[in-house]
Amino acid sequence: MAPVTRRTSFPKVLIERDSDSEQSSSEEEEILEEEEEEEEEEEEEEEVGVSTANEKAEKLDLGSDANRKGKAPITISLKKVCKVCKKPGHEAGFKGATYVDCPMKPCFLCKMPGHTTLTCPHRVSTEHGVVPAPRRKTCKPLDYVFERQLRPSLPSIKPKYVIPDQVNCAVIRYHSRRVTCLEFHPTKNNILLSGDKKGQLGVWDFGKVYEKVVYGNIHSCLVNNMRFNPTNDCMVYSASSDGTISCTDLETGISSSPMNLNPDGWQGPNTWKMLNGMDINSEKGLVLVADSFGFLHMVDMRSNNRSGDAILIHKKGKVVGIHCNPIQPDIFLTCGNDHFARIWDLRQIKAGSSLYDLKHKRVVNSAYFSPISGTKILTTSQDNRLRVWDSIFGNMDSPSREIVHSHDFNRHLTPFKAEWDPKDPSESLAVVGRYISENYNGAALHPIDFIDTSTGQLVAEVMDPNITTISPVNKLHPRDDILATGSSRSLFIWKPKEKSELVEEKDERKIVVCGKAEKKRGKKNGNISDESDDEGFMSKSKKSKTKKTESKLSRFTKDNC
DNA sequence: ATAAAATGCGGCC
DNA sequence: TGGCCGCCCTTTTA
Repeated sequence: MAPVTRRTSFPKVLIERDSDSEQSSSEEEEILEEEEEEEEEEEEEEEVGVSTANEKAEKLDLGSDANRKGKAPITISLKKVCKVCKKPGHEAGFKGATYVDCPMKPCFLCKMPGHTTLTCPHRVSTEHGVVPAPRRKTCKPLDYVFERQLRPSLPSIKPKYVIPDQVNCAVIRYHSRRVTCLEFHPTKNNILLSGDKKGQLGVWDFGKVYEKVVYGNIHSCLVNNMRFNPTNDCMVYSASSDGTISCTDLETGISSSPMNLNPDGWQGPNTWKMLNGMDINSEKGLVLVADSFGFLHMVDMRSNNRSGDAILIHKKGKVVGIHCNPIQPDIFLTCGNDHFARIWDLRQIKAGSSLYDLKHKRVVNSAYFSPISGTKILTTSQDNRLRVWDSIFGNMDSPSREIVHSHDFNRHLTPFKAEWDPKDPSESLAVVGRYISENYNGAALHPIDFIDTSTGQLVAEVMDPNITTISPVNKLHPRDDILATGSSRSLFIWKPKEKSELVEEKDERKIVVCGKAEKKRGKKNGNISDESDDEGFMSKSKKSKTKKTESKLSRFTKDNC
């Protein structure tokens, strides 16, 4: 096709420049001026009107003198411009390891106008970050009877939390794509399961560090959730964006697919179903799973076949999470893209039969009952808030607390999910990765936060100079004081610093734990993608003790990557 | 070193 | 309502 020539006359183009001569900008401007002169005759350029200061000069068309009359001039600004709001006079972005917000936008952290993240009252939420909500008791007598049966005796004095704060060992490049989910083995203390974006399932014996197995042919894309069969420790169910549930025997690696929602393969994005949330109702022997079109499906674990029909539980697309109540598994909690978390009763379920609908401002990444009594609810929403409902027998109209916390969803990350500490008898400690970074002696690091959900207080920030990536996937061990983290393609196991190590303070690699250890410079710019660290590392104290293990680890990861 | 890509969701029409 | 555009603290690979 012949090139289209512009027939209409061109308006005058004004070039706007920074008056203050900055060192860095002068070079760029000189180049622009030269090229403007060379290209005066070009006419077919279409993009003049949308040019911004960042565009290259060859896209500029100044037009000819004859065409200028009668048109409003187009102003092209060559001033330095904010990459967020496109306005001059300020710039957003990293200044060293500190990110400076655009002042024209609402606070990146709490989403309120009038200040930026740097001055946000919720930036360090040790005292703030709690938005109180009314707490009314609206129970009927029957509810109280029910409540007495369910509510355990929660200790009145809160136990001291034990925060795993030191990387004990890690396997770098364990997965070839980012980690999407983690699950501890229900009985074997040193076994961690991990799923990734590629569909691979890893089984890692972190007690032996180098012992891992990767199953690569169970799913074809994202593993979103894994659950052990409660009656058989060997069998793991996994839900994937490939639309299948797999049931895998961890000893043999043999897996079956009790559910496949895309039996006809790829027919385009409008029909492709993905499975996200999954949980197991152990009383009924059912796997509950929900798809990306808002439907709940069930699999009978005894026959490994579908059970019942699909039921619409969330309207606008994806259901992100499902959690069965630990005390009464027929009661379950779902959350989804429709900005709701919903409570259901499996015994009387149909579309629209939810017992409660918990409204959020944006997508709800996760919703969990508290792990012991199942009477509290903790949700993570993309509006940068954790929400806590103190009792499912209380007022469910609004959360008991909203805790501002940076876990804003970036589409390239696995969604953040705040997870209860299953060992905390007071059911208040939760762990969640943080999105925005903190300037840690010159390095921008993203801590993993421990939050007391009963107060909103930030109990600890856990980070390591070697971990520069964001850690959206975290899980606390059901019995031991261990934290497992999935960060980009890496897995980490954190354990509490031993007493002897605390006294010696020899380790260069300081973990920042609020109120416990001071911030100290570690290895400068230590980065997990540095060549020397590519094959995995162990914490320094451990390294010196176990040279043999480390070399095994190196060989192991080399062979497999 | 720099660029592109992989991608989910909100907002806008 | 649906389709399309655009995106603020990524991470990796070319």
